[in-house]
Amino acid sequence: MCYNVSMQRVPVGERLPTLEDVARVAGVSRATVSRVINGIRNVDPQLHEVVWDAVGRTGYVPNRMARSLVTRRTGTVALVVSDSESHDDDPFMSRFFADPYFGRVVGGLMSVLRQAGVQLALQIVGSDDGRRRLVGDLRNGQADGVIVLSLPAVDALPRMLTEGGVPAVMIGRPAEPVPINYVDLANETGATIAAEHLLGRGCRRIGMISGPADVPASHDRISGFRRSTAKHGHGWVPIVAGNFTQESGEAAMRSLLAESPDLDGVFVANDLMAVGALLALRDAGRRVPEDVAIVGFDDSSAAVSAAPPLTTVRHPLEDMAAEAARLLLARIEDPEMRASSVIYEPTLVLRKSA
Amino acid sequence: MCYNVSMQRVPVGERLPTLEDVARVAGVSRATVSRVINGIRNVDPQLHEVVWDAVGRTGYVPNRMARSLVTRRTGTVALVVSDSESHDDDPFMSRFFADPYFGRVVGGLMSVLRQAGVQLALQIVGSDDGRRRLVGDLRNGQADGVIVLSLPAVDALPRMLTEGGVPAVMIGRPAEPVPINYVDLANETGATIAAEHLLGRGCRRIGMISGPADVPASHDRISGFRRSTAKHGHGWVPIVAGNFTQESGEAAMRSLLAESPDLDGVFVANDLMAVGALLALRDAGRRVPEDVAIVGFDDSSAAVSAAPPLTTVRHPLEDMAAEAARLLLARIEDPEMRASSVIYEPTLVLRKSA
DNA sequence: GCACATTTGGAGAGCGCTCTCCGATCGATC
DNA sequence: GATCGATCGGAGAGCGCTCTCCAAATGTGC
Repeated sequence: MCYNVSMQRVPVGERLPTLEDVARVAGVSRATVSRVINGIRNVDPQLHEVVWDAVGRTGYVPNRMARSLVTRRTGTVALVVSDSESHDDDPFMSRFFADPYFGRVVGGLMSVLRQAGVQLALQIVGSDDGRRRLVGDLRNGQADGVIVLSLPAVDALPRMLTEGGVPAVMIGRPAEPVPINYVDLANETGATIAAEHLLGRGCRRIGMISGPADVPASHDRISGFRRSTAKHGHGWVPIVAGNFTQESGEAAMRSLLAESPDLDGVFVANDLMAVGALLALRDAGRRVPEDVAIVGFDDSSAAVSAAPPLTTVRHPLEDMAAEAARLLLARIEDPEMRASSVIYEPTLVLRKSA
Repeated sequence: MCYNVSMQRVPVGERLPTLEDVARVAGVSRATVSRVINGIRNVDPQLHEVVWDAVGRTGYVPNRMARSLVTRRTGTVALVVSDSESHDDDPFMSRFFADPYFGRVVGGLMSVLRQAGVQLALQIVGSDDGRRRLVGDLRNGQADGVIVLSLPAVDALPRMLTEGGVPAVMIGRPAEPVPINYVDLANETGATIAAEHLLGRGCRRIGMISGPADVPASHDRISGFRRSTAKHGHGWVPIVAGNFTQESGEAAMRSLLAESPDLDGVFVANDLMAVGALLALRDAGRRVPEDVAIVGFDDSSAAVSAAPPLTTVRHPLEDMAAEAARLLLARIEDPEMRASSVIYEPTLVLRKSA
């Protein structure tokens, strides 16, 4: 094997070149090099060149840590996954990461952060002690701001963050009103769209597979569905709760079927559960959409690959995450910015299942 | 709304308490507080208590930045996604993040890092300039080490990292031999298992949908498949390449079908493409597995929810990522550690598609 | 009681950077 | 040519922490 020395540095022992070294090579002071590198004030163009040349020759790279220490800026944003009780090897967390939800959020976030030259640091907090430590670190400038994915129904983190003065944006509204920035989807509207589509195509006996009733998004989808079915004269509709996993959707579909065998339409609160429901329906010998129509929620990749492909409520998660990142960046830039929220409108994506 | 002051600090203006402040409150020197907090040397138990008390009263949280500056340790590991030519709003990246692959890796990584109190920072590099900057930052102690997900077939990053002396572990072997730690799957074996299963269940005309031939994992799966079919007397087998997305799998299946209409078994190099293949097969009126048997690769969530559920080669990605994290942590602890690699053996998961 | 080894706490020098002064330099103006 | 204002570069003080000295305090053996 052949190793060509691709990096021809001017190594000073194991020490990396510092501003001081560059200054010496360029024959100027540390301050001048700093000014050139940060593009501050007009430095004599000639010196400017000399300095950059010295930077190139020494292979200098600014030390972020040292810089952050004085500027109080890290160029890092934390993505916090706040969970109520997740312990070290909790399988829940790994399930969460494998869920397309997480990846879509990261993708949306990165599309904006990358351009801004900001890096994303992943943090999980599972206990109140962890939350406290996190807020402490954050106030200390561990990151310039945070994007919060709050899983528990009621979570002290959003409040702790605002009280600590940490720039933060939530994806999904907080369960209790807290003056915090957030980006959310009009979940009620989404559920309404789904219900009306089901009713519109002639379903007479409809039900719903919901998520856990205490998380805000889930709650809103339930109430939106209830309200709109009631409006159309369906006094009572069967609702069974799952926990957003495929297996739970399958189980929920079974109990729904047992409860109301004459079911002809189901709104499922996310695509993953809808895929599970499809499986249960096939087992029960019902055709989709002929016997039972299914409307999912999210428009995740699972919706396209399902058999039949799912008609679903589109949740523009990437766009929302990108907006959250923009909001956070703006807030970091302007500490006076007032808490604001952006609500996205869902749309129905028609495929085969309803 | 009611805001109860949940954090009763002793605020010194906007300044957060520093070691100095704690020292003053405790009536000792800065050094002593530092020693107590870091548990170094035996400090008089009585002072010990006084110091912790002062820490509590002031609400002191150590400033990581300042600490890192002197210790050269950050408590951060970077997850680098090295891409050849990804630009700012490249849709490819968002597709990559939404792929279960990414989430599984993150989940596996976090399961180990979390316990170690290490945070994960996400980095994307798309250009050689970006790579250079990254290595520079890394050498400067921006992170203690890196986990590399190298997408391009031939990538200078692994070598740059080893030459720069940055602790690094790759997930998936490097395309060219570089003395770097890595964790990989025995891809050839996986392909062999798939081929033999197909042959074993009586398939006579088998083909393959592969990934891009220049990425190592993909290459190995192709050669494993070729070798084992040849061994069983199939001199030539049709292989069409996709790019690991569902759509590409669908397209590949169509051309495979056009090329060899009498096909009765296909090995698909990942589950996502296999789901696409299933769609194409259904369109073509072929039953799976009766007319055409399908074996996927990965055992991702897509395999379970596919119709029919995929028989697939299990890729224990979470375990591999966790192992990579452990390896990295060990390497960070012991800089003398020699580059080593861990190869996982794939297994076949039997479901309905073959 | 004294010489000695052994703890234990404090002073202070940095880690690598930014940024505020301030003095030096320069060109323009009368 | 002297004076003023503007501009530009350097010195040096920190940012908050760790860690190496050292001095003081304590304990040990004869």
